[in-house]
Amino acid sequence: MKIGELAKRTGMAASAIRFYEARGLLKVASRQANGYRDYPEDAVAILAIISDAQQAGFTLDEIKQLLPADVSSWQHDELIGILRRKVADIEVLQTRLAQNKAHIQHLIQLIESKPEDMDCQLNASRVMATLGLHLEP
Amino acid sequence: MKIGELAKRTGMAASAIRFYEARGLLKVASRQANGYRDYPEDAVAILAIISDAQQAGFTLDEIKQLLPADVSSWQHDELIGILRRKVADIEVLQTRLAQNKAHIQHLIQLIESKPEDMDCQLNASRVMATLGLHLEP
DNA sequence: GATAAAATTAAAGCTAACTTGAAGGTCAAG
DNA sequence: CTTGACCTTCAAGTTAGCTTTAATTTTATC
Repeated sequence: MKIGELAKRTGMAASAIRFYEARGLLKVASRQANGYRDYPEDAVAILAIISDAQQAGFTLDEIKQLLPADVSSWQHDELIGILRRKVADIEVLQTRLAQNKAHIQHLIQLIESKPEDMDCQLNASRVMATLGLHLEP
Repeated sequence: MKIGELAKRTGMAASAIRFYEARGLLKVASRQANGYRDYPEDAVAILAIISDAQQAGFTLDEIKQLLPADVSSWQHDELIGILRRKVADIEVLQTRLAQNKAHIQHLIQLIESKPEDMDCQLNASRVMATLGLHLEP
C-alpha cells in the first residue's frame, strides 16, 4: 500500500505519517522499486493505535515508548507500568475537571441569581470577589 | 508593587506577566517615575483568575474575552454564554476521559490475565488485536 | 506525448504560551 | 563609586505536532 492509500484509510495526512516515521513511531517503511514507501496492512492498525493513544492523552514520545519498532518486544511489566501511570494521570485530570466544572457552575449560579435591581458594576465586583475567593485552592 | 514582587506573590514569571500585558489580558500597568511597572493589589487577584481560568482549560484568548480591561463592563449574557460553553466543553472532555480510562483499564486487564504459558509474541498480538478492535469508535 | 495526480526530500512555517538573550537604565548597599 | 539585584524593550528561541513549500521524479490518463 502506498502512503496515499494509507492516509485515506486512516484519515491521516500523508505528511503526518512521514512525520511519525521521522519521529520513530513508525518503523521505516520498505520501499518499492521506485522509491515509494510500501506499507503492509498492519500499518493501518498501528496508525489507529497511535491516533487512539493520542486521544487518550499520550504524547508522541510516550506512544513511542508504547510501540517499540518490534511489536513482539513489548515488555509486559513496562507496558503495564505505563498504562497504570496513564490511568493515574487521567484520574488527576478527572478531579481537576470536576472541580473546574463545579466552579464554573457556581459562577453561573451567582451571576444568574443577581437581583434584577443590582447594577452591573456591583454584580461584576461580586463575581470578581467570588473568583478571588474560591478559584484558588 | 513592582513586577518582581507581583511575580513572587503569584508564582508567575515576570516575563509571563509582561507577556499577558502584551496580549491584552492585563491592562497596561501604570509606571513609576523611573519607568518601572507599578501594580495595585488587585493585580494579584486578576493574575489568580487568569491562572485558574487556564487550569480550567481556557485559552489566553478566551480569558481575554472573560476579562475585559474594565471589570465593570462585563456583559452579563456574554459572560454566561462563555461559561456555559466551557461547561459543555468540560463535559465532552469528561466523557472522553472516562472512555479512555475504561479503555486503558481494559487493556491492563487483558494483559494481566495473560495465561502464564502464553509467549510474549502471542500476547503482544492479542493486545494489538484488542487495540485494533476496540480503540476506535 | 502531454498533463495531471501522486510520490520523494529537506527545509521552513505555524500556533500556543512562554522563556531567553542582548543591551542597557535604576537603585540600595558597602 | 562600584557591584549586583531588579527593571526596561525588543527580538529571537523553545516545544509539540504537524503542514506547507519547493524542487524533482514517477505513474497514470487522455
